[in-house]
Amino acid sequence: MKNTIRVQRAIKNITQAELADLVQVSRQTINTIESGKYVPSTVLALKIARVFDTSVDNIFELEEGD
Amino acid sequence: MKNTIRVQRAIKNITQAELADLVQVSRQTINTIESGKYVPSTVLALKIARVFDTSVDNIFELEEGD
DNA sequence: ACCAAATGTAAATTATAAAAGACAATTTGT
DNA sequence: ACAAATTGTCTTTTATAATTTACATTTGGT
Repeated sequence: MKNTIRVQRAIKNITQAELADLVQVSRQTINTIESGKYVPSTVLALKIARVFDTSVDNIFELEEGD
Repeated sequence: MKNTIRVQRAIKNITQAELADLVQVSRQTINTIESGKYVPSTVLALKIARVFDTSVDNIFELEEGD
């Protein structure tokens, strides 16, 4: 699964640490999700989408292996 | 987090077992997600949404405790 | 170049999603 | 009412998400 968190952060101009704070997880959790190392829960995906005023589907997308 | 999987299944008229088959998980996984006992991964949420030709946000919604 | 902020990564631990199997309870059709 | 299909729930086990701490690397500003 791929995601556009980096782009969304750039648009809102916030750091990984700030995003982590906004959705109440550790900075490392944001970092590893952003770099595709692991898949967040749906609750976390919904919270991230809410921060960026968009949909989960607009941030996360399935790819071949999934 | 709440969801509308039961409704979506009714619309498409498919069983939990059939949905499980379509997204490649066990029937129990669908059952426990549908009854709110646990939160699926974002990959699974995307797959479920795809089965119902809709968005993750249209099926899963945050609530107070989340 | 220098400093500071931001990002990347690694190891260990904890929490929880997901699987499998089995059986109980409920619903649906005839 | 009966039988079959569907759904609910339990236990055990496995896989992986998430936390914490700590440190390395990179990026941006002056």
